[in-house]
Amino acid sequence: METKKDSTEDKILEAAKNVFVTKGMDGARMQEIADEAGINKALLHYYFRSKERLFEAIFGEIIKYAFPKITQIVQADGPIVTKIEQIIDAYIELLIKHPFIPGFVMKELNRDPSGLFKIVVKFGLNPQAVFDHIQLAMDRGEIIKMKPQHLAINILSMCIFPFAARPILSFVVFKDDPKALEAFYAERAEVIKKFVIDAIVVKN
Amino acid sequence: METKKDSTEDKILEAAKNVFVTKGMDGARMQEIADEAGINKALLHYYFRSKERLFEAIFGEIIKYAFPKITQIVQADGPIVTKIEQIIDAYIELLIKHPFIPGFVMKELNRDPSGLFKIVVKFGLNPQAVFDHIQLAMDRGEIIKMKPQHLAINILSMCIFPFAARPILSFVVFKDDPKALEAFYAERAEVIKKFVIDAIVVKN
DNA sequence: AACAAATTTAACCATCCGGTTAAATTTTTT
DNA sequence: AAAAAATTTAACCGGATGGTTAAATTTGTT
Repeated sequence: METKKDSTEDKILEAAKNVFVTKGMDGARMQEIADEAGINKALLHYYFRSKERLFEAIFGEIIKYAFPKITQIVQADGPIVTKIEQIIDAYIELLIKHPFIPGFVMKELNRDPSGLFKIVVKFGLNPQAVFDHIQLAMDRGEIIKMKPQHLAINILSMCIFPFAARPILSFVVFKDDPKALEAFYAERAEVIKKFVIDAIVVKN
Repeated sequence: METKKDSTEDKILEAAKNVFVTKGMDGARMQEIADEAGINKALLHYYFRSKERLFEAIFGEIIKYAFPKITQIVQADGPIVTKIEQIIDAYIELLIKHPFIPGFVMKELNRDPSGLFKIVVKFGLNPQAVFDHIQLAMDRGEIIKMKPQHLAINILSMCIFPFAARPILSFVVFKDDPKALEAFYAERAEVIKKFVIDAIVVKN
């Protein structure tokens, strides 16, 4: 299961990620992290002084993936439809690799939203630039008109929600059939792309 | 703020709902619930023997709203497009009234998915019936063909996700402007209905 | 007034948990 | 071999927390 270098620090980070992601900051136990890392609690504190520091290390690592470089894709040249397809592809690929991110990020940002400001600054998030680009494409008649925020949220919703609600999908929709669930996720990118394009490309 | 009968039990349930919904099962404190209900801890345990029982009472209450009667709407007569519009309207209306539900349900079901089975049984959830109805409408040529699961998840995603990710929307997209956020939510039903219909109604 | 139920007060218990400490042991480095 | 670093062991501390208890007080009912 371990792909990284097998150093103790990496073992701790890997174990902490697993525990924090499933239990959350409140539910996670330092003892459990130590157990899962195959070490003892004393050594765990020897590497990461406190639970908070360890959590921040994990959270920072994960948050990198949660807000990918949408801005870069949008601000490149080319038709907006192509860019939307690229964003959907990039997002779904990312989420299939790290399916736990949405649930974790939403849980922790709901618990303590104060870190959001830091994140926005650190990653230079500027959604307005994205919205402006979408608006221009609408003005050029590339796609039908609507508030850019709604279009952006529609796309992100269809990408992210099925992963955030994984337990419900898994049990209610796919009756505990992991293969069916994985197949569903694998189809998502194509489905969402077609769905969005059918919804926004100007008909004649 | 209190609309219910002002009995102590109702005060407790109201307070517990607020605390559990924001802090989750792990983060909630019995003392805080007692304080918010304007009583003391002893009386809190006098009414609800344990934290677990109190939580289950709240969870059961909330879960009623989380899985509304989609089946009823879908299985009625009439064109599928009309039913989809009704479902979107019903869902958005519900979520505007109870915007905390998605985050709470997703958090707790991720923490402990074991209760899902009970819920499915208790509410007689049968998504397959919904999928079958969608499939029939596709076969009749009412809407374009795709896997019914994808269509259903697309719709639910666009309805639910913006509420589950409320902190992110609020801060990142709407720069802490509550009015803009509320306006956005108020527009959702119309936007999603148009978006979905444009995406699935057969063009010629 | 008398009784029962609801509520408060305040102390207490057991447990969990994050964190610390010091000494012993093992591993790695020099 | 010697020194340094990593790791273990095991005990401990202090605070938070869920839960209990018993007695006193208030409120509501008959």
